Amino acid sequence: MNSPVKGALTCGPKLAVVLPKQERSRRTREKLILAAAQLFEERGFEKTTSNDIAAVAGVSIGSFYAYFSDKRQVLLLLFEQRIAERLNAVFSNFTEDDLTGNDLRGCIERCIHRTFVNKAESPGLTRLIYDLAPKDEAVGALCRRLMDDSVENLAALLRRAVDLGLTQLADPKTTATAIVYAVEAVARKCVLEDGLPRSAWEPYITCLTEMTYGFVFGATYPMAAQEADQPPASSEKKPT
Amino acid sequence: MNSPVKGALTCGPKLAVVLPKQERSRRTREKLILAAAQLFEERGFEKTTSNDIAAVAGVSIGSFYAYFSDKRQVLLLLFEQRIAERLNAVFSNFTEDDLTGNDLRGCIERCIHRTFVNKAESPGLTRLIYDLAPKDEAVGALCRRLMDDSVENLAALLRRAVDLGLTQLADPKTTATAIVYAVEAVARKCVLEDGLPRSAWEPYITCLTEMTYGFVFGATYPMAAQEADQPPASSEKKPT
Amino acid sequence: MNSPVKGALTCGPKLAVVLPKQERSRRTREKLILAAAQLFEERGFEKTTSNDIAAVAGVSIGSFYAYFSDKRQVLLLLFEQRIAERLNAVFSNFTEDDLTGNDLRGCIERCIHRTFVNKAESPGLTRLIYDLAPKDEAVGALCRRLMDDSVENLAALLRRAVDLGLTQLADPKTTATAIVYAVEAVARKCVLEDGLPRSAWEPYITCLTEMTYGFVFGATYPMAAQEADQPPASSEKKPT
Amino acid sequence: MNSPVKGALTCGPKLAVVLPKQERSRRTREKLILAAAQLFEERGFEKTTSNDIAAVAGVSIGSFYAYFSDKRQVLLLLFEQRIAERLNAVFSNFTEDDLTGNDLRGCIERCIHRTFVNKAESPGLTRLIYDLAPKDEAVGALCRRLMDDSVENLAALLRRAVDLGLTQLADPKTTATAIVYAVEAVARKCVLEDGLPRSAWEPYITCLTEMTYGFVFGATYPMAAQEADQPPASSEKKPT
DNA sequence: CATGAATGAGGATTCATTCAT
DNA sequence: GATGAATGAATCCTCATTCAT
Repeated sequence: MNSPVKGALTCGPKLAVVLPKQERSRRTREKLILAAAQLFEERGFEKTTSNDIAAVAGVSIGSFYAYFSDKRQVLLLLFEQRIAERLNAVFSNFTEDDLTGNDLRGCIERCIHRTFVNKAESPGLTRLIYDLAPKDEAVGALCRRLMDDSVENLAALLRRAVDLGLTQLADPKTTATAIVYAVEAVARKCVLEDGLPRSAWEPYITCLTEMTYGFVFGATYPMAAQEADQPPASSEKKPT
Repeated sequence: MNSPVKGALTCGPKLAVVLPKQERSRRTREKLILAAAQLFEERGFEKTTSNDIAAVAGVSIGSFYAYFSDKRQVLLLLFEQRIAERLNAVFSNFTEDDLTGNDLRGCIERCIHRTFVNKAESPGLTRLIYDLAPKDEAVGALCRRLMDDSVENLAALLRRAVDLGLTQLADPKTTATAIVYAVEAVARKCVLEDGLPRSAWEPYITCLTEMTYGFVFGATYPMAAQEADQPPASSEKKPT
Repeated sequence: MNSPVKGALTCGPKLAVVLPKQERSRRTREKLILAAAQLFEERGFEKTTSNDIAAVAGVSIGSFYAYFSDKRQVLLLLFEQRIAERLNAVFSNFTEDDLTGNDLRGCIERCIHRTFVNKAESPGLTRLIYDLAPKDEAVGALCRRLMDDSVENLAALLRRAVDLGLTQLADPKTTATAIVYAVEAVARKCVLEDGLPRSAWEPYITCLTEMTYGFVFGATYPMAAQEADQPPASSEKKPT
Repeated sequence: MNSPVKGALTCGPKLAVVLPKQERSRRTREKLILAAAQLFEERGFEKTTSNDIAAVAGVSIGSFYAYFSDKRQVLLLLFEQRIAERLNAVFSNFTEDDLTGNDLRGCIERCIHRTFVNKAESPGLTRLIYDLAPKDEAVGALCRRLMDDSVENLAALLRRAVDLGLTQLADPKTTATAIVYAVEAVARKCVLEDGLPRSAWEPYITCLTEMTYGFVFGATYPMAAQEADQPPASSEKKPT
């Protein structure tokens, strides 16, 4: 139990030299995390052994267990480090001001685009998370929290939109759920399953934008592609 | 249309796959498959050992290997037997006649409902499939083909709708993809993740119906619940 | 989990051939137990690995774990098989009839002698038991039960002796405890620690016999060695 | 008389054993020994790691190895420091004068009582010693020498008693062995195994006192408690 | 002197798979 | 065909010990 993780017991009379040991520690830990990320991406969770991780990191297996209790812990760490902020990033840049702005549709489109980008940035890890979520309680919880967060963010926006009279949406929470999961699913399919290049995302993003925007803020005819370029201010379409 | 799903599992000259002719054989095989189904549902794939399957089936481990090359093969078999038809069932009862019928919206709603029911009928196995799809080539292929099939079915319907002048939809394939994945994702969330009872599906199914119907066949206002009951006959919208 | 230990699940249509499989099983198990006994005696518990046991038994490590959950279980088995009956044997052949018989002293002597013999028959294992008793709950419980049994047996005899007016002993239970533990301790010292040959046990056994017999049934003078050789029926010995 | 106990632990030219001269050193060493004592008591020898000891001592594992070659050495040290004097203390306060004094029985009783107290003062460590004695040559040797010492002390007293005509005891050495081991065994059982409080020792101590005193110095009838108070000069007790 | 990160041999345990009966 | 005992490679994890700082 000389784990460098808990250096709380003694560190002697620290003078000027505070970093060197901690520095080496930090690097070893970092090497392990990087190695784990790489291997998890390449082989998946089950097929990566703790020995593999240590080997790829270029440290001993003992060191691995000095820093982590097991490979699951590393995964959780990676998850929190890399994925969480990305998923949360989607709606974080969608403020209430956007609701009344002129480029509401563009805003939505950027959110959706961001979701696609997220997946593309670490496809293996993202895949991994979805693999493990049903099996691992902690991973599942994180996953669920992230989705719930997204839903909640969107629901808040929709409620605001209702208050502002921008939409007559009956059930913001359910609508938010549907939208978030729809966007998520399509993004996953395009980026992770089909491995589409960014250039090929366009039609999907447009379609999702249309579908959600239309549903929430008033219908636009399901229009031909060239028509889709028109300004979203299609309120005059329902002059009844 | 969904024919390519079957016959996919011929794994070369594996003796084990030959269907046994004798009655006793058939029963042994059946017992093994049932046991595997049960255990996969209960414990997941990795945590089910071939020995467990044989034990629960009440036969020897030797017999297991007489019938199957390994547990993965049993899973693929199960997948074929149980899941394929269900997923395919969604669009199989949605014929071209429905497009011109009066209850188009009801039809869509039933399709979506069917997707939810599918998940509820064997949650463990469904979950399993999604777990393994990213890791196992064959499972992934089956999974993908099923989704592709659904998408293709819907896309065909949408194209027909375009031909009939019912919609001006620009890109039926992309739209079909978005809809199928959206419905799938929300169904999974409600049924598998949240474990909602059937009575709680209603708002989600309604929301998805509205969103997709509206997107494809012309906008309905994002209306309050009671308004949603109104007939979908928004024909006056396309009087042009 | 194809452990041969639990053959309960299936055994097929057993005809005349019931033994062959079970026979092989039995032999493997026996080989493992023997190997374990040997190694435990030679090296002690901690320094014997399950792999060692399997290797010495000439079977695979997998087989070891098919029959036992771990090496501790083997030890407990050995303990019960070999030690229990021996310790219990000490007082089992000391019946109430002996109390009124002429050779009460001889009887006691034989009991004490039996305790020495027990230790000599499997010194390594006996030693082992005493090693592990303080550390392993189950071993400790067995150990305690055996001693308690011995004490209880002796206490019952003493109470009977009191009833018969053979002694005025005040506290049979405490006396029984003292005697049993005393005999046990001296036997252990002579046989296990000093490794005395049987020929050298004599003085210790005589001394213990005198001490306990004298204490319980009336004092005999602590006599000189040559006197001790005389027939034990000796109350009339000190008519001085 | 008990001098050979000390000085036994010089383990060749081990640098680690050199007593450090500097104050800081001495304290570090002391902290390590205390920590080891605590952990050995709490967890036993095998389950205490050298890292644990260093951690609890609040020093680095490196320091541990600077002072001791391994944890076994610490144990031997502890044994010397704490146990040796206690065991030896039993007979140290039993001088030849007591033999002719009036309170011979009380003297014996105090010796026996002291043995019980010894066990109670560091039960964990005492237990530990008995655990390790059979496995560790050095521990075993120390253990044996302590017991031998006690036996030798008592034997010397008995021989003196014979010389003084107080007893006709034939074999003082064997008798001493029996007594010492008997007292030791009962003390261990009461204090370590059963964890009896001091108040519950009484009957055992009385019983042992009676048994040994009676055996050596002439029989007393196995009497009821109140009779036990009578003077031990009792040859005329069996005037039958 | 003290530190504590790093090491890696070694032990426990699992489970897919084979094969003699 | 069926059986189930046997196999052993592979994995996880611990801990005594070293050594560069």
